[in-house]
Amino acid sequence: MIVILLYLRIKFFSMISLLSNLKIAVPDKIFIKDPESSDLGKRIIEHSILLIDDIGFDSFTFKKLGAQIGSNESSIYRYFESKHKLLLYLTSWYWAWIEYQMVFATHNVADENDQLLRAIDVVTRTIKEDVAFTHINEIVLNRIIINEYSKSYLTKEVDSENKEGYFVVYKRVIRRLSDIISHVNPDYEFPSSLASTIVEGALHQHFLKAHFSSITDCGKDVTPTEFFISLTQKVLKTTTDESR
Amino acid sequence: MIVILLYLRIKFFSMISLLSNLKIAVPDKIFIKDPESSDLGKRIIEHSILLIDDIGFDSFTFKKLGAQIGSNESSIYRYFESKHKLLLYLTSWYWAWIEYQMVFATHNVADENDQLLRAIDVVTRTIKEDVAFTHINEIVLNRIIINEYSKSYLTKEVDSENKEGYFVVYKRVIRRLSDIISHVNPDYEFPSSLASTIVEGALHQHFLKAHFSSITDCGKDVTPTEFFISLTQKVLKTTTDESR
DNA sequence: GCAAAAATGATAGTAATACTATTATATTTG
DNA sequence: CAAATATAATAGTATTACTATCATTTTTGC
Repeated sequence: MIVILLYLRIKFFSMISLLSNLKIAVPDKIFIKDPESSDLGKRIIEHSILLIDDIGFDSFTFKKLGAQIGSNESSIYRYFESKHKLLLYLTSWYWAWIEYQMVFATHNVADENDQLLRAIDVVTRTIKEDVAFTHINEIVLNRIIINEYSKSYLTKEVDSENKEGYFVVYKRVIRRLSDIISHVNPDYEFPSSLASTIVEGALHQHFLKAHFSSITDCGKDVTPTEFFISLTQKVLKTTTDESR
Repeated sequence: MIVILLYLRIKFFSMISLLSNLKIAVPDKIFIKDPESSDLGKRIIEHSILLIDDIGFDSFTFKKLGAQIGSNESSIYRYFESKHKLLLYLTSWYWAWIEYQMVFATHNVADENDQLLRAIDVVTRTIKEDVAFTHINEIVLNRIIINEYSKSYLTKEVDSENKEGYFVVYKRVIRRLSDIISHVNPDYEFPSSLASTIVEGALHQHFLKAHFSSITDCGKDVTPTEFFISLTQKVLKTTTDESR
């Protein structure tokens, strides 16, 4: 019965509804208490996204967040041991959501280059619609990723945190893209570097578009998606006269 | 007389000595008092580089720096109004130094593609030799750029600081590279995005190499330089059957 | 329906940060 | 050598990033 209902919802409401039934999996060492497990937890996530977007991660504090949600600083500390861990949670959630879309978008697509185009689209596009079935506003979260993601790994603790598995989701997204690249052109020598360059580069181009428009071609007419699709197609095109 | 001496030094000691005669120009709104103008100033720069590399920018404070150089916190504040401004100083200095090398490396090179290869080499290579004529250790500074550069612009104040001219040097480096790209292939549609992707992407690949080796091909055998040269050559190669 | 457990809230406290301000002491320079 | 300038020392402030404790509310298991 549940299975049938689920199936119908998938058919009828497509991905948007599917997501409301699935739980995005975040490595559980990141939090002390799962924010998805309570109302307060969900409010913490919902409003931390809005507040970080508003004042920036550097100015964001648990005290300010507490004020926003009418809760206490000390209660937030029962979910996350630091604001850095909260950022790791948000970014992991984001990449898990991207991963899900990538799998969904490429599934059952026969042509491998077509798969690649769809995968690149998923990781480079601007999020324009809030799924709105959850407490997480993906449009705003996407902005946070553009503006703050680097700060989650540009720390002295990267290596130990990496060992703890805090970046697995991100790495998995890149490896999936890398695998698709290798399928399209098995002779290409740098699939992982190309994949990581696309993912990181797309965030960067979005940032430049908003703040340093003179050093990007992305803007009104050109999207990061177009730029990276063009680039990837050219890089992977096997020319017969592959000189030296 | 001075002119003749300078000329001789250039001829005799080449770039290393040239740099010891030239002063790298940093936008002067970044500092309160020019650190190049005094002994204390130079010690601030020299040891801030070492200390940031050692403990990371996030843990770095003027108090700790003062302790290292046997000086007082309050004296450092007379040179820079905040540690953020000091980071802007270091990064501007770095990009000015890179710009200088780029101009030097491409000057008088007849073949335009050769110019491009040299320019890419300058912005993507690992710095392996300290020029050692100044108080600035370029090897260590390069590591700081890899680990901390993004933090200089991923702030809520980017737009106002950009207006103040704090990022001009960086943007000029990218524009120079973009211009060279356009000369090699005037029909290529995204020279600025390609240039910014190479510069930022190279820093990222260096970072991945050190901390997330599973999502890059760069490592022992492959350098970011090789990856980006290969990529750029493929992207700019004009194929006659440019389909659609 | 109630007791125990769990969750949340309120308050206080700490060491460190990112500064500003003031005054004292060197050092430079005209 | 006096005046100006640079540096050092000290103190103070508001905020941050927490930890700890205790009180209150909510949930749950029987």
